[in-house]
Amino acid sequence: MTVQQSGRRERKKAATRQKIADTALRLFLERGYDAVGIREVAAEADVAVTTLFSHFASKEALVFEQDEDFEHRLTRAVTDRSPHEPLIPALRREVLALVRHCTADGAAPVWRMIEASPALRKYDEAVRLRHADALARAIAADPGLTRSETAARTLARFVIDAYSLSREAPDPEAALDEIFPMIEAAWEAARPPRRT
Amino acid sequence: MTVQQSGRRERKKAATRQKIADTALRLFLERGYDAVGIREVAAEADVAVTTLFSHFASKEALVFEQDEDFEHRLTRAVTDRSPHEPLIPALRREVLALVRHCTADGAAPVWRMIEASPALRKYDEAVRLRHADALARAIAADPGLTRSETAARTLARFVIDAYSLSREAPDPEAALDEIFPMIEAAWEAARPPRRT
DNA sequence: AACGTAGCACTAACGGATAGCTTTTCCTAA
DNA sequence: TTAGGAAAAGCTATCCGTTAGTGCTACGTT
Repeated sequence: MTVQQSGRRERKKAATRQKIADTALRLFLERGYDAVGIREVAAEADVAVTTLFSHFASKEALVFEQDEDFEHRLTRAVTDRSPHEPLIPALRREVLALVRHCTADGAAPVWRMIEASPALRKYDEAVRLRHADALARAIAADPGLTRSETAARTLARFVIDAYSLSREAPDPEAALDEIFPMIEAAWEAARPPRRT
Repeated sequence: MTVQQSGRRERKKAATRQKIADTALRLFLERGYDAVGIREVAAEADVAVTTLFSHFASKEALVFEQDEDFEHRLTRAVTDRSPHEPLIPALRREVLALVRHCTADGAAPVWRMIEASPALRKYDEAVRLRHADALARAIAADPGLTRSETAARTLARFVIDAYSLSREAPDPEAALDEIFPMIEAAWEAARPPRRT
């Protein structure tokens, strides 16, 4: 059994991973995602191609490196909210925070790059669908809610749509102000039919 | 200027395309999508690989060949409805028809294959997003509707979600019965704020 | 000090997709 | 009828993302 690693190996591994991610992002922003090949990234980061793929599952994953906690934050907005806080406002707060995070000045060039590449957009969509599934499970598991499982899945999709649509909108926060009342109404309309 | 083609060329081209599509679908269903390579499809259809790719933009497109009018049907449900018919029921009717079409006995093995392959699922997602965009444009262009453009885009996403969610549900039609009242409520909540 | 293994490198290949160029097939106009 | 033009299909060679197989090296453990 592997017990405790006292550090040097882990640090070296993390450093390699970081160097790859940094190099990749730099090259992608400099010359465009599609114009830079994997072999080039690996060479510039001074690692073998196989090493690169042992740290990142795909070329796209190099770009989406940081947004790992995204899913966790959304589900926690459901599960960790205070006992009688209504669901929708809690979700709205979290989506707003995520949108702000994506549209912040630092992240803007990255998102422009993502929207410019079909491959990256596709990847982003797939990620969002995974998030919608996780969110649906969190909502369905909430004991205080009496909606059906279909309603839970639907709400989750709608919330992810809100995130995606507002990120693309010219005024993201205004878009959220418009979409979330629609979601609220939809959730109200899914009143307790029968138990799941 | 090319004038009128009297037919032989067009027919031969269509025949080639059809032969490729048929061969591909047959091989994919027989042995699995991932187990059959492009070179093999081309060989079995007795065409060159480059010819195959001049008819279909990608391997995935071989599978989604027939669902081209999908988008057209959805937008027509909006634009061609009778003058004062409300929007949501018209969309619901069309989505129901599409879901029935996908879950019909003939199409079932194809959809099982699609859900079994990550590449095909991803492609399907991308196709749905395109459809949502087209639907959003059709809704926004309707002169009788006074909602904002954000509301139109949101409705379009929700409708596509309804299609997608109900296709995956154990009882697709029951799922639609549950989701569309939610959509109706959301659309009602997007009351005329200001003109677009 | 010796062993086990995690991390990384190297080569070689696979499968999807494309660029460049030639050949075939069909349409049309002289 | 035939010559010219162009669309369709073919061939070759290659790029690109990704993976398998195989070692070697450096680290952590005993």
